[in-house]
This record gives sequence, structure tokens and C-alpha cells, in this order.
Amino acid sequence: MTTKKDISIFWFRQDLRLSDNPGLTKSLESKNVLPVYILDDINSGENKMGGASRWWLHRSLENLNKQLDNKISFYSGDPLEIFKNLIAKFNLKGIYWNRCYEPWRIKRDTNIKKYLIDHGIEAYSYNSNLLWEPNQILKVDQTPYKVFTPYYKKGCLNHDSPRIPIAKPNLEKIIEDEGNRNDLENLNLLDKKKWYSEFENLWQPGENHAHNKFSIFLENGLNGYKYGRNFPSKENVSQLSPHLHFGEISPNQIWYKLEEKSDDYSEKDLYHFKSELGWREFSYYLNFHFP
DNA sequence: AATCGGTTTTA
DNA sequence: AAAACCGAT
Repeated sequence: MTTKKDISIFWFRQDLRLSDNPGLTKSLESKNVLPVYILDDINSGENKMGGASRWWLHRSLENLNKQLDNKISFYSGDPLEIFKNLIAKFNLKGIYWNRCYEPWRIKRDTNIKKYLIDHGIEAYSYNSNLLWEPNQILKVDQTPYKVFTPYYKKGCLNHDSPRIPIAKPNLEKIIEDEGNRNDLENLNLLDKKKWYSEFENLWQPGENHAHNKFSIFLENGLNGYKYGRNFPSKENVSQLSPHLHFGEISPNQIWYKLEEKSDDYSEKDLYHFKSELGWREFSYYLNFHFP
């Protein structure tokens, strides 16, 4: 019997970026990190991804994989089953990921964490996706807010400051699974009918493009944001939503860039744009506390 | 310390 | 109208 290779796994989910990625950075403190992406159409149920999201996901993964010298292992199916196979194949030390907050993902991930711990495998999860996690923000009576303004002003803004973004880690310890022949194309994320070619030029998924969009917004869109954001055709619309959704840029990176540049903009526009990040937080919050 | 009633706020 | 807040018990 050949000895199995010692590895840890970093599981990419809604955090398709290398910079400010706490889980990825932490995983790289151990040796030999295998990056993995799993298309899960099994546990998602009602929330199964639609065609436009799949197109975005494909392009985003393509971009991310290129940055990692094509070392990501792609799988499709139930993550727990896939991890069981990887446990059989490698001497797996631990699995690292960043938390998601949708009820179906929490249910799945809790289950996976339990399985891993029960089988002597380390499981580490981090916050990479939200400025404040849903269980951190509660009223004095320890129940969750239902109204945005008190949630944001009193709950969030009076809480500890959001985590400071971290740099892109050193990628030397990233390895690939030479035995895995399942590449991105096999996930079949792109529809055979190429209806998506319409927006191929309008939208560019990927970490670098997310940051470009944000820079352009800072140059042209943030001045007059409070008023202009209500007109979708104006440049005051940031267009960052899908990039944030797939985690190509973190809210923390946006938040602290705004702090840094606070002298360049009016208090009103800055506050209003930040509060839109607050609304994003609030929707995750409500979905978490009142599913 | 949890509950009650009255007042203010709500994007 | 419903939620949050405040002061009193």
C-alpha cells in the first residue's frame, strides 16, 4: 500500500477571490492545500441556481482557476459524499471554508462539520462575506431586529468595527490533484444555446473585474450617489451586486476603501452607499433569523 | 428580570 | 400597523 499524501482542503463557495479571504489564508498555514469547488444541485433544492447565475459562476471560476494555475479540483454533487471520497484518497488533515448564511447551506455545512469532527478531521469556518454576522447583532433583549434603521444604526454601527481586509496570501503551498480529471467544463454551467452572449461584453465576472468596477464607481459614481442611484441608467449605480454575491470582492474591502477615501466625497453620499451595504447585510440577517 | 403601557419611529 | 424604545413595576 502506498502512503497517502498529507493535505488540507480549501473549499471555495461564495468567496471566489484570493485577497481578503480568511479561510484560504488560514488553510495555507498548513502544508499542501488542495483548492476545491463543488457544484451542489443536491442540497440547494428550491434554491437551485438559474441559468444566468451559472453563466456568471462559470466565468468567475474560470478567472479564479487561472489565477491558481488551474489547480482547482472541480466536482458536482453532494459535498459530503465528495469529501468522503477525498478522505479515502488522501491523508486529509482538515477542511477550511468561509461561512454562508442561507438556511439550506447552514444545514448542509453543520452536517458536514459534524461528520468531519467525528472522523478526526479538522473543520474550520470563517466569516469572509459579511461586515457583521447575523448572530452578532441583537437587541438588548437578545432577540433579532426586524426593522432596518434600528438594526443598522444601533445594532451594526454601534457594534465592533468590521474585520480589516487581509492581503492575498502566498500561493506556494497550493497543490493540484493530478488524479482528478473533472475540470470546470464538466460542470456544464453554460447553456448549449448561447443566449448569454448578449451580456458577455457588459459584465465581466472575476476578482480583478470586480475591483475595476469598484474603482470606476469611485471615480464616476459615488459623487451624487444618494440621488443618482435611483436611476439605473446613470453611472451612480455601482453594479457591484453580482460581484459581491459570488464573493469576488468583499464588503470589508469596499467599506475600508470608503473610509480611506472619505475626504473625497460628501458625508451624505458616503453614508448612503454604506447603508446600501447595510441593506445587503440586513437581507442575509432576516433570511437567517426568519427563514 | 420579565412584562406592561404609552410614545416615537419607520429608508 | 408593527416594531422599537422607555420608564415603571
